[in-house]
Amino acid sequence: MPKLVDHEERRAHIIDALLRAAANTGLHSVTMRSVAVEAGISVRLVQYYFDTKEQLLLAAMTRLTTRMGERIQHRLRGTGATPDPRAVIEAVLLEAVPTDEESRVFHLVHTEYAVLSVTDPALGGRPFLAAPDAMEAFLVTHLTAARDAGTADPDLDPRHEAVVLLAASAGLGLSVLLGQRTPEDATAVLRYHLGRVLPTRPATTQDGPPA
Amino acid sequence: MPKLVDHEERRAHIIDALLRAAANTGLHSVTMRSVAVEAGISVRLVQYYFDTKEQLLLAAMTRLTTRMGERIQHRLRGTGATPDPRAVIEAVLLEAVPTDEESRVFHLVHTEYAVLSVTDPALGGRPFLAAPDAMEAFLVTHLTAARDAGTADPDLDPRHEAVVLLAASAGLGLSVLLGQRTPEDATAVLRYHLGRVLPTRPATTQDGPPA
DNA sequence: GTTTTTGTGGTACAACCATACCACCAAGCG
DNA sequence: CGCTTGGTGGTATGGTTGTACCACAAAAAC
Repeated sequence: MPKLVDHEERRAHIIDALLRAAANTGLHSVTMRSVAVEAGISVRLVQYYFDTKEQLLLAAMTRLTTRMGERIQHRLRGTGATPDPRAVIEAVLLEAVPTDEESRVFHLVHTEYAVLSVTDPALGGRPFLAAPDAMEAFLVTHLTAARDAGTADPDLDPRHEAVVLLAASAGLGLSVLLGQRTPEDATAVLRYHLGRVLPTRPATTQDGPPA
Repeated sequence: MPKLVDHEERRAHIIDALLRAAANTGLHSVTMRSVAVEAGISVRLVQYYFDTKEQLLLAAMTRLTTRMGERIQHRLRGTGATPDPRAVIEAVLLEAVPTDEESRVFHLVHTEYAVLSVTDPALGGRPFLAAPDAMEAFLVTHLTAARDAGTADPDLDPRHEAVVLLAASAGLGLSVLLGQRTPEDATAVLRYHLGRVLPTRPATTQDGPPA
């Protein structure tokens, strides 16, 4: 039944199968065969849409980073038209904590790729450095703005704080993946820390339940 | 020349070869053959000292966690007889930042194991949760002591701060492994954050260069 | 209506893996 | 001295992997 299929759609379908398989049994265990089974198609078709395994892995990595960027953008839009700095920063950082199943799959496989990229030169670690660098710059900007606006301790160093925030959210996300912490706990810890860096009220006032 | 060899020594030698190989080309790529070559012995011998590959991997993991515990203990002893809380906490956390080659190998392979343990049930993720849990308890104890002694902000929540510290040091260590940050930068950031949680002087005084 | 082109299945193949097996050598022990 | 046992090399084997190859059906192009 060769009825002129949408290539991009088919490729996305196969990549999703790969991500599912990688999240279940590990990236190291994905084979052409296992991806084919997961996608419900024959091995030949996986070969047909991605000539080689390496290209398949590369395409999956690309989709992964793209999709994560989209998720962050989506969260940012969710903060409304005139969000305060803390809401923006919180939105960005909380994306690192896997809550729903999709984000768990994405972060797990993304982490597997990142670790793999350290030893595998063919993967070229650049994609794994570009995104965090952008995030860092983003956080520095907003932290500086908050400090200059007087909603943060004037003594804080925006760059250092940004790096700490990024590292903490990455570490928390990882601990959730490893099953050491619940997503709720990780979220609470992140909010706590953010509350100390960027108090919702000037530091002199006690904050009651903020509704 | 079968001259009654020391088994434990030989096993350690082989495990070290495995760790080196895993750090170079990835844990997924270690084979009986590659370990044998790295150790400079025949495949048969690897089989002889570790019956199966799974046992070899398990033994390597055990050695890894043991060795990391030793390194932390060593750092703690290095803080002297009556260390202040901040020195103790700093010593523990800085161990997560790979500086020398040995610690880089250990942390890289340890991370590979940790990620692998998420999907591979045979590895049993317990070892990767026990150590962080102990570290968390340790930090909570010392942070509480520091707070009660008045050397830390009385408003800080020791448990939350401990988790943040742990997550941040793990995240920083990972970013160093990925080549995003230098060990020096990661160390500086960690020290900065520690300085905000546990100021060396009461918060009212400015601290000059502490020599 | 024929002839490309596109999509698909099945299978073959060379490489590599973990592991089992066989042979042998040298030291310890009686 | 015999001979048992610990240490070693080499090789065979059964299974898995990525990929190349062959055949074929149906839509598109002419």
